Amino acid sequence: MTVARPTGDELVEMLAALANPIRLRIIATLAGGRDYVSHLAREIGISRPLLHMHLQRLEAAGLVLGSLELSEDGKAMKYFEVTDFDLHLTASELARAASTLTSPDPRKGPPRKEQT
Amino acid sequence: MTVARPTGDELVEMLAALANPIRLRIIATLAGGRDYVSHLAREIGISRPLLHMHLQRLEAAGLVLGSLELSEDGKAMKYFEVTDFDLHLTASELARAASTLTSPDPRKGPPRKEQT
DNA sequence: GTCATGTGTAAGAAAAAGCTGACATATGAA
DNA sequence: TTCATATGTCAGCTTTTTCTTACACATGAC
Repeated sequence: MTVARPTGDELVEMLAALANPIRLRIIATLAGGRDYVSHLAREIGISRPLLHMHLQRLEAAGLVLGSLELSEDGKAMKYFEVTDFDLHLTASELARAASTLTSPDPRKGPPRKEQT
Repeated sequence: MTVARPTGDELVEMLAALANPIRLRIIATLAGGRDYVSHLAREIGISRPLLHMHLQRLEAAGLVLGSLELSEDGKAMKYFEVTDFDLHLTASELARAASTLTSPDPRKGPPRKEQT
């Protein structure tokens, strides 16, 4: 698998990327075979710039992979495909990932003051 | 397991709930044993209202469960614990989930017009 | 050249999420 | 009563995310 035990930060990025209906549809569509941006946009029914943004998000998380290719008639086509990620989410697995989080651990910052 | 094959909507909600460092820490902490709100807030190092919001989000997604109990000295304590969720995320599993999404399928709305 | 296709990107509006501070209620103990 | 604990919730600010519109460039076909 591409990433079986991501760090806490990687995991958050992957989960955030997947937690969106449109991006879920993109993954679902690409799971049926690779496709290029403009066609995929028509397929899913969203604007190309919007799809572009979502693909960026998915690629940054390592869930899809894009490759620029030249078609026979010389046009630049960017094909995307899903990577073979495999995430197993349980409480203990999340606890393991959380231990590697680099995000600001509030206990190390200035003390919280709660109204008494 | 609590929810092994959630619908697309449920999955999006669960993923969104998990895609946050603080909520990941909450899950991790609760994975070590149940705890009540005020103590958990001190443990993690965030304000109680903020924790309250995050717990709401997690509980709505079915990832934690809260139960109001009375301590020996009569105080109302809300204890939270993690549910035994088990999510398996692969492209094909996501494709299955995506097929049950109820969110606006753009292809059924008014046609997109892209600059030609 | 013009048209249709493909690509990328930037600006700004609109919507959602995140967070704080303050308020409210309740209990037992001193 | 006053203090310290517990709970819940609301208003409003800040930040992030989402989305559209508009621009840019390139290619082959006509």
